[in-house]
Amino acid sequence: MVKPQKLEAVRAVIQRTGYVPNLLAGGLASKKSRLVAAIVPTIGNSIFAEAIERFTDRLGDAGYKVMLGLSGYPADKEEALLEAVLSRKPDAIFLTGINHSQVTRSRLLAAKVPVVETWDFTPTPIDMLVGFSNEKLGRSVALYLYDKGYRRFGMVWASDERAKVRQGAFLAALSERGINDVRISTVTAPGNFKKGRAGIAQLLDEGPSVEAVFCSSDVLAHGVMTEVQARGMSIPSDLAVIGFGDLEFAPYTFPALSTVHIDRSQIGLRAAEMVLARIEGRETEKVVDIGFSVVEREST
Amino acid sequence: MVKPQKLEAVRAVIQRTGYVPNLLAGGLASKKSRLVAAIVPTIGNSIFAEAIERFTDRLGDAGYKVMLGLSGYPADKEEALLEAVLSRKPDAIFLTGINHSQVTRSRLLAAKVPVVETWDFTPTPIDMLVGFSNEKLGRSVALYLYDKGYRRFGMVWASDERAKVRQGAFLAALSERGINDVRISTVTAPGNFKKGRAGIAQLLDEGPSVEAVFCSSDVLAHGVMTEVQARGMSIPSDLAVIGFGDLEFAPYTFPALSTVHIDRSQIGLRAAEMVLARIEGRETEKVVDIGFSVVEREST
DNA sequence: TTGAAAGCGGTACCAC
DNA sequence: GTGGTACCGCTTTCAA
Repeated sequence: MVKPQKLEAVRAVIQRTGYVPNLLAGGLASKKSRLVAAIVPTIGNSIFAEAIERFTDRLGDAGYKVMLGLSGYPADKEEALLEAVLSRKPDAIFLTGINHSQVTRSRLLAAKVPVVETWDFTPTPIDMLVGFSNEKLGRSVALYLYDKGYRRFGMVWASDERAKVRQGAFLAALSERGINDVRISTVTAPGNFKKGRAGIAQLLDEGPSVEAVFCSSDVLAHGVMTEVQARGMSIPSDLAVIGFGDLEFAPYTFPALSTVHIDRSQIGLRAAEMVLARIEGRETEKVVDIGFSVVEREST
Repeated sequence: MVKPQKLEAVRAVIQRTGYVPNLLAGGLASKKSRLVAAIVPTIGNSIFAEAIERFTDRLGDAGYKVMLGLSGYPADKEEALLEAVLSRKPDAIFLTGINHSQVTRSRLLAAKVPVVETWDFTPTPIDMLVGFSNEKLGRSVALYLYDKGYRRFGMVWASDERAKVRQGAFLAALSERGINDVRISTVTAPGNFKKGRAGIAQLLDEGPSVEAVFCSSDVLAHGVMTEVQARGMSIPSDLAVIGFGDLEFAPYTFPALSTVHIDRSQIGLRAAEMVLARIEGRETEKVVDIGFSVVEREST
């Protein structure tokens, strides 16, 4: 609402002086920091990295920057992180998982800041949610393997908060079918190639033979398959392996690796859209289940 | 400098009211935002993710949060990102690479903000630098392979800014030894497993045989080796493969994959230390070469 | 359409 | 030690 000439003059001065608006001051005055916080256990794992990348991209296009918070495995630093994050007055917060301490929940509620929880599912999130049911997922894998005729199961498992839920559901579903002797090799999170090799080695060395192994992630599954092949066993005839998370090249290196596919980009993107809608006062769904799908790869 | 009782009373009120200091206001007043920006092409690639993770961790311990900026491949969004970043008055900036536009350089200088450039080397950075010489690296790989007796070379290459330098140096070193017919399969960055398979397939299908292939990254090398094995060739006798970046499990899956190892954690950590020193007014080196090492893996 | 003035929630400095 | 006050650089509101 200014005259074109004046606008032009202002533009010129901005150019000449190299003026950059101070968004800290702007944020203080307007109570909109244009900063969004994202808290994930790690970005070293491409499963989170991809979601964060989409989230950051989408929000960046809308003029927001994301502050990164790494909560670690286990997420013991979440509470401290949250304090540091809240004091920067973010316009929204991206959280990993749905298991947050009571302190965290009430702080979040008190701050009245839009929150998206991710990577898991509950009908009653703190605020909003985009994810999938780890519970359902665990059961689905159990049924999938059971229906294929397998009866002797093993797990190579790196147990973070959400993997624990998948594990519980997997075991419960099998238990309902009379199977209670699942052999479990637990490794520390995050899982990696070496731990996968070591984990399955342990299962293979001690005790009765296992027909099918469920791995908490595809990097872990990758290690498992390498070890299995190194022992001259073939997959899936000697041992069936199913992973989680769809590590891009794993199925090529090991054509027999089944996996559970999650659209991780979708998590970041939907989360960004929901957050933007809330910030801008638009209507938005509060809970989105992006689901999962079991990808079968039995032969080359 | 207050009486213990008063301090206690204040603490109590803070607890009761749930007071969280507003760092936006604090930043405005003190001209210290306690925000540090990190600009990388992507975090999907674990090579950057790991550095950023360490950087974020170390700075987090010191009370700083990092704002993430994804510049993409090619880094065409860097300039726009910088503007968005600068307006948040970061206390320091982490940059990927040393090739920045003149506008970027002068904006950075004008902002008088500490800057660390990374993943490459120059004796004359904008401000500070921690990385390694992509130039030296390319030459080293050329000599390494040449000295082992190889004469017919191929490259499967995803060319980002820095990979281009490695490539140039590799070719120059070979050229000095009379080798000018290096066969190159270029793929779009970032490299991945599929592109590696496709890239080597192209080299293998058309034209004379290649003895040794240099890949711009280990994911790419991973794809290359899978394709080579799928063709029934053996490594390294039929084809030697050398990658870059030390993808954790690649050497296990393919024991014959040589690679160039970079300590990426070190980049994040050193960058954080340098930045902190500068912010706190302490002395610090301005240029750190973390080097690289060729890791030979010829047999299982 | 433009200009002036009052904050936003801290920090920094100064006098008491 | 303690309390008061002048900003920091914007947004917002209101009057002209």
